[in-house]
Amino acid sequence: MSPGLRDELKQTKPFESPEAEAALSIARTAAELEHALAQWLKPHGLTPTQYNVLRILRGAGAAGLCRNEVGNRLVTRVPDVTRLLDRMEQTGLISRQRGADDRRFVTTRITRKGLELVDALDRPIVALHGTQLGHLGKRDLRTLIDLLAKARRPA
Amino acid sequence: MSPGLRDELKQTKPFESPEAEAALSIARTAAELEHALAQWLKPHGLTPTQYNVLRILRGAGAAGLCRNEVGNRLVTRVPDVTRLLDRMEQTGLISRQRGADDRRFVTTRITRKGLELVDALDRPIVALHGTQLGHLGKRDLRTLIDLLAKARRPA
DNA sequence: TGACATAAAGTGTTTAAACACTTATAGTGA
DNA sequence: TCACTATAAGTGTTTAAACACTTTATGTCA
Repeated sequence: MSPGLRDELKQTKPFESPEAEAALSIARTAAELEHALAQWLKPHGLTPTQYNVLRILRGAGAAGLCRNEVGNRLVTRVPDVTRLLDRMEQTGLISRQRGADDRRFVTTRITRKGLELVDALDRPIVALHGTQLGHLGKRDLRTLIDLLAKARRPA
Repeated sequence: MSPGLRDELKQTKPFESPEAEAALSIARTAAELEHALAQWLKPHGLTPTQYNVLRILRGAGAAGLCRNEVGNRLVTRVPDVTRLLDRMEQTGLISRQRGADDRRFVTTRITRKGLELVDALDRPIVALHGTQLGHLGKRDLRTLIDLLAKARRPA
C-alpha cells in the first residue's frame, strides 16, 4: 500500500478498493500529463485535441478523412467535431471539401501550413514525453502500456 | 509491441517512443473511465469534479476547507474553483462562510443534503469501478497503481 | 416508386473551462 | 505608521465542451 496518491490529495481515508485507487491514479496522472502538454502547445496556438486532429489527418494523407472518422480516432471523445474542425479551418490548418459522389460526406485534409506545424512539433513533443515519463525505463513503460490496454478491455 | 492502442485509434504508424505510447495510453484510458463516470453521475446532477468536491469536503468534516485547499486536493486542476463552488452552493450541496478571524478566508463545508447524496453514491461507485477495472485482479491493479505513482514523480 | 429508415453533417443553446485582471484583508519592515 | 508585499477570493470575458435537435443525402423494401 504505497501512500503516494493519498499524500498528493491529502486524503485522510484509505481507498475503498484497489479499483477505485487505480481509477483515481489514472485520472490524476492523465490530468498532469495533459496539463503540461496543453501549456506546452499553447504558444503554438493549439490545444491537445487540435494537435491530435493534425496528427490524425497527417496520417490519413491526401485522401483525408470524413468528420466522423476524425472523431472516432480522437484519443478523447469530443461531442462537437464540426466546430472543432471549423476553428481549425479558420486558422488555415485544415481544409474541407464536400463529397462529390456522396454529398453527405465532407472530406477533411491537413493543409501545408498544418503539416509544417505538426512536423515541426514532432521532435520537441517526443522530448516532452521523454522528460515526463523517461525515468520509468523501457521495462516499466511496457508493463504500464500493457496494463492500460488490458484495463480498457473489460473482460 | 502489443498493437492495442494503434488498433483502437486506427493509427497507421508506430509510436515514436515508448514514452509517447504510454502518454497516449494514459490519456485514452482516463478519457474512457471519466466519460463512463460522467454518464453515471449525470442522473444525480453531478459532474465528476463536483463529486470530487463532495468527497473532499466530507473528508474535511465540520471544520471544512478554504477555497484554495479544495482546489489543491482536486484530482483534476480546475482554474475557477470559485464558480464551481458557487454552483454547488446554489444547489444546496455545500455552504460557505466568511472567516471571522481572517476575513480573507471562506470556509466551505458540505451540507447535510450533500452528505446524504455522496454517502448514497459510495457503494454504486465502488461497484462501477469494479466493473471497469475488476478484471485486472489485485496483483495487476497494484502494479498499475505503483507504476502510475512512479510516473507522476519525475526522477 | 415512394414511404420509411439510416447515416452524415450541422445548428441552437446552455453550461463550464480557461485566463487575465481586480478587490479585499492581513502581515512586514523601514 | 504607513507604504509595500503577500495571500485569499472573486470578477469579466473569451473560448470550448456538452447535448438535444435539425437538415440534407442516401439506402431499402413493401
